[in-house]
Formats: sequence, C-alpha cells, structure tokens
Amino acid sequence: MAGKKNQKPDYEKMLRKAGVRITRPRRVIVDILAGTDDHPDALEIFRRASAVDPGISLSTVYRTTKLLEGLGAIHRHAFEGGPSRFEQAQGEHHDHLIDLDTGDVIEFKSERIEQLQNEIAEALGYDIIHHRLELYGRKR
Amino acid sequence: MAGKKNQKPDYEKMLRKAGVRITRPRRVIVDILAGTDDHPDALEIFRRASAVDPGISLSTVYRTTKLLEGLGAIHRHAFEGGPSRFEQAQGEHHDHLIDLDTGDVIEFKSERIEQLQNEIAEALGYDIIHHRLELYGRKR
DNA sequence: ATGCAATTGCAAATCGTTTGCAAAAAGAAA
DNA sequence: TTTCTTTTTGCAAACGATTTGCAATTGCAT
Repeated sequence: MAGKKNQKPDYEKMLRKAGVRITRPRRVIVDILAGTDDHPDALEIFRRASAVDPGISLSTVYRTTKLLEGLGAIHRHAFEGGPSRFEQAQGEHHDHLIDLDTGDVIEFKSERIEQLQNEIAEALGYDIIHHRLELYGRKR
Repeated sequence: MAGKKNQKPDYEKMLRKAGVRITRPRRVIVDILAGTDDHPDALEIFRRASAVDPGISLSTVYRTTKLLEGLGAIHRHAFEGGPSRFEQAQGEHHDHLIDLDTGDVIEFKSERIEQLQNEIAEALGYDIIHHRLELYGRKR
C-alpha cells in the first residue's frame, strides 16, 4: 500500500519542458527525489545530495524543491512540529498517517472520505482547492 | 453552525486551578480569547490586548497562548502558509474549511469522516492521537 | 569557442516564535 | 499593609526554517 510508486518520473524532461537549465545540482537533487519513496525534508535531501556532490548548497535544495513544487512535480507536506517534507507527485492522491514515535509516514487513501469532504464543501457553498488530512498516531 | 459557542469558558478558574498567578496581562489575553469565536493569531491577539492595556508584550501573548494550550483550554491551528491561530477549546470537536481568499475559517463536523479515520488507523495498526482535516477552498 | 542570461554558493535577511535576564508584580505570611 | 519569596513580565537577543541579494560561476544557444 505504501511503497507503491509505479515508474520513476522523468524530472529532467519536466525541467526541460519548464524551460529551465539542467544544472549539476538540479540533476543530483532531482535524482534523489525520483529515487525515493519516503518523505525527506530539505536538510535530509541536502545530506543525500552532499554525499553525491559535496559542493551543493542547502539554498539550492530549497530553490529546487520550490521549483519542482511549482511545476507540480513534487508535493510539500508541512506536518506538525517539523520542517516541510517532500514526496514525488507520482501516482494517485493520498493522505498521511504520521507515526508520532518514529516520524514515519504511512500513506492511505479513502474514496469515501474524499466524497464526504466534497459534500461538506458543497453544502457550505465552497469549491475545494485542496485539502489536508493527517492522522497522528502510535502503533497499537 | 459556526458562531455557536455555548458559554464562555472561565479561564481564570482554569488558571487558578493550574496554580499559576493571575496577572493583569493574563487576564486581558484570556478575556479576549474567551470573548471571541474567530481564530486570531498571536499578533492579532496582541493587537486586541494592546487596545486594552498598551503595556502588554507580544512575548506574553505567546507565553500565555502556550500556557493555555498546555492546559487544554485553547487549540492551536497551524493552517498553511500563516502563523498559528487559536480558538477556545469549548464545545465539540470540529474540523475547518479555510477560505483561501479571505482567510475566514468555517467550522464543520462529520461523524462519518471521524469514523472512517478510525477504521483506517485501525486497519493500519495505529491508535489516532489526534488528526488534522483542513479543506482549503473558495466560494462557489 | 563565445557571450550572456540563468544559476549557484555564501552570507545576511526574513518570519514566527522562544528564551535569558534583570526589573516588576503576585500573593502568602506576618 | 508591609515584607518576603516566587512567578511573571518586557525587552532584546537567539532561534529554526526558509528566502534573498549579490558577485562568481555555469549552461547552452550562437
């Protein structure tokens, strides 16, 4: 259920299409994001990028995540308490359960809940632009 | 549906019970929180408090909101993009729809959704400690 | 290869919030 | 009410996450 990302997204193609330059730092960062199913924050991406190319700066990580987010290529999640965490925008929409003890993120999906959300917004006279559903829990 | 807070909470009693001193700044801040049904942030509480007593500092607003949050007397909401906003912990649990154009917060409640959340957590082997459901939308 | 705009790294700035500290106020005791 | 001890305050400085200005570097169309 969780670690199911069908095919790696071709971020380089997305960058090219966006008309931005394909630089070494961007290639490294983008590869990291394309190659993981977890939800690293900027600092963690920076660490992983540094392991590949020690010259990459944290600023560039922030700039690149922001760029990719703007392209809709990745999603940013501001789970409570911590820094923003990122994940590929691949696959279907899902929500998150955050393990309060480990910080692990478990993805889940509920068609029923989505449906109910729409009904609620509808009843209130609103169109939902996006939503946030996060369950914070601990293992039973 | 929204502006329905049954009776003002007696925050002074809660403070006394918590064994902390009832100071003038606390009284002012607490009165503001007890007397509003909206979701002000720290700066807004500060502004309102300053109107009553110009001597109150922003630090004290932060300290007092944190104190009340610790007592379970108010809830803190970190809606996306902005600073934390607070509301009395009175009444039943509810979730929020945030008007992206105005910042207005509309409260709603869905027994069905809560139920589904529990089923999901259950299925994943987790106990939900708390959750966050926010709909971001604009008027239709 | 060349030239220029886009991108980088770095350091400094930003925003919301927290904290150290000395001065001020609460409230228990006398 | 005066005194005493303790908590609380205001202020300014520190904080963590993120953004930004700028000069140096780089991608890439020519």
